[in-house]
Amino acid sequence: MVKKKDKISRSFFLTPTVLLAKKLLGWQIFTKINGVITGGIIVETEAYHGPTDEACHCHYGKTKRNEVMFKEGGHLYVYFTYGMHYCANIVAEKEGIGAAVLLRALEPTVGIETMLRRRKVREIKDIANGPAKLCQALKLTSKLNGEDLLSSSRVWLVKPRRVLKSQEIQCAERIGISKAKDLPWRFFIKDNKFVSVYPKHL
DNA sequence: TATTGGATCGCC
DNA sequence: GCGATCCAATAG
Repeated sequence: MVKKKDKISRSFFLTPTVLLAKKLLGWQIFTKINGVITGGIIVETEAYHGPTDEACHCHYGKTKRNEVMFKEGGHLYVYFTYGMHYCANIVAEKEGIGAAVLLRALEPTVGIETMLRRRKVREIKDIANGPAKLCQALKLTSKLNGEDLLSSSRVWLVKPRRVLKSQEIQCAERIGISKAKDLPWRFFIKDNKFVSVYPKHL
């Protein structure tokens, strides 16, 4: 399934979080749940960097919930929120730094029928245009919290077919946070119709 | 042990 | 615009 040339090295994730958030655009993420593979192209991300970012779950240190964010880059951090939703992040930077990239939207590519059913929607653009929708489509739950994307058979990444040009990436302020609103740490692929929301000022 | 509010979504 | 719905974090 995963071709050898598509294998990722650990060092890919050991970069500054904001840079990783940009580098992940265009990569594909897949899950295999009960033998069913679903996934798509990452088109929107947000960076959360504990040491410098008040909006990050681990800005005030390690807790039971956020401990995965302190692992070495390349692990999966899934948390439960609003009493009903999951959100998925890819851990960044070296072990001991609490930082991760939130996956906000996918362009669906594999298992589209399954994802439409899981999401109870009819349109492909409604499958994963938001962080909790993405998790529902791929069945990313707390069962997958802490998985290593380099070795897991349940969740993994695949390299882009084509590297994005820098002018294809746009940045904006992050969505849904109350602290550190001024940091422009949301990144998305320009003109991609699977992005969750476009900023009004662009 | 009690309280509070959240990296959201979908319907009104 | 607002309610759903519940857990983690914090305060007491």
